[in-house]
Amino acid sequence: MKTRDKILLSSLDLFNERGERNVTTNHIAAHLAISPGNLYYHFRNKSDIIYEIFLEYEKLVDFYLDIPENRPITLDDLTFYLESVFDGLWSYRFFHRDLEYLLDSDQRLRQDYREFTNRCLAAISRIFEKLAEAGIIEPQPEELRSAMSLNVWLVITNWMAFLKTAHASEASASLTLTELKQGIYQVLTLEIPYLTADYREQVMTLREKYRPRLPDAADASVSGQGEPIGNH
Amino acid sequence: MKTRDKILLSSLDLFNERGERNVTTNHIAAHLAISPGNLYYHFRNKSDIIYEIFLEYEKLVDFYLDIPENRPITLDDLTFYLESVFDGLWSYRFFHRDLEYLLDSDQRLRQDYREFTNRCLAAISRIFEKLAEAGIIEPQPEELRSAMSLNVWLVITNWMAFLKTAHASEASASLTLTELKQGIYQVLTLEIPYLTADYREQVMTLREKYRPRLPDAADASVSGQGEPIGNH
DNA sequence: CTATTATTAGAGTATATACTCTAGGTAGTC
DNA sequence: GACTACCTAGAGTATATACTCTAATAATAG
Repeated sequence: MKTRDKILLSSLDLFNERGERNVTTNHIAAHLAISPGNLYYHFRNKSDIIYEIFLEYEKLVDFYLDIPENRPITLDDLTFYLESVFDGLWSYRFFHRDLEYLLDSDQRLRQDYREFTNRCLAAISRIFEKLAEAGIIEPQPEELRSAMSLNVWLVITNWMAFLKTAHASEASASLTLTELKQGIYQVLTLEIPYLTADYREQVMTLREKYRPRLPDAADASVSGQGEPIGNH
Repeated sequence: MKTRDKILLSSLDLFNERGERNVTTNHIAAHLAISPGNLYYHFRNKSDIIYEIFLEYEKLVDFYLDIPENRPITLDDLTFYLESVFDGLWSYRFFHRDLEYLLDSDQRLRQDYREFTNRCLAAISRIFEKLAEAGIIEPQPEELRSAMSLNVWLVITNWMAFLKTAHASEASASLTLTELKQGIYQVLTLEIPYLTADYREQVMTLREKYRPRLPDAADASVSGQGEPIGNH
């Protein structure tokens, strides 16, 4: 693998594990056993590394949120969207953690992220629309749909932070896949009241799969449920 | 005013304006025209300053979210809760911005914040319960109520970040009170499907007051709506 | 007035951080 | 073998940051 790609990979790993703020360019170089000079040969600065990682993230999510226009949507599609989005969130989790700082330090990133957000919101809204077309949820006026989409976005992008901050011990190490996917439970909670009678049962069953095992999701004093996926 | 209090006030101001990460103890001292030594006479370290500011924040929100148990709840109460919470969010907005880092650097804070979150979630849930008792929303099973409360919390705590990141230009300067309070619109959106026929009209009217003037809340390319409250 | 305590100034320090510079290697091409 | 373009090492630097230390000054108590 090319040094340039190794730098991107290592950076992502370290950022995710320790947070971008706690990872210096020297750390990255040391972790790869290359010199700082080498790193700076491939990237002008730290921002450029982050920006390229964002482009990957963007590409991934855009790929997953490509809504087919030539056929109706199914519950399986919905499951796929949700699973994919949360997987993406996990793989690039450092990003949302320090989002505001990152956008303040890089105007390119700010602009791109803004457009990215708008595309995601549009995709979520489109999914709602197609779910209604498929008779899974009741159709809603455009205005309500976009407010709902925004709420879905807020829940999704804040879920990881909630988990990490609700934990008693330090964050990343004790996070489990089970917990992560409980975000899907929260998103489906938003849709409950809009489900059609025909599909209510099915969606509730799907939702049940992601239900937190603990009575209170915020109470993480008992940990160790599910497979830990902190460090690899 | 005592130097100690001045330090807390200035720190909060600077943190809110520039982000905790961009504010050093030397900045704080310089801003107050006192020496670093003086600052460190009053606080052992930066974490201690942040911790004390958090205690204020906590106290404020706990005060506002004190749900009266001896009388039914009204729509005015709901409005008050929402307005207060968003005001608090604004006054201490630096906190949620760097939350994960702050909790990683201070175990006391992590523990306290965790309990704070749980109290807030309980309060939100209690509000739902009392809204149902007052006949404003339909009663919901305990489990759905707590999932809904969590969603409300996620929407509230992520709203500010969304606004700042959805903005094309730099964050704080162009944020407006109008925009901030649109978070209430989003929260009320969550409650729409549960409203009783008796109160639907009233709540929808309330919600309408906080409606974004722009068609898409994420599109902030046209700015300058409402009164700017960035710098004072 | 004196002794003690609380407060403040301000120079200073150890460490970290993002990044630079120079010199040298390596790989491919003619 | 020589030329060139690419890649790498590693010492080094300017700046920042959290925090310390000493000495001096105010405030207070007896």
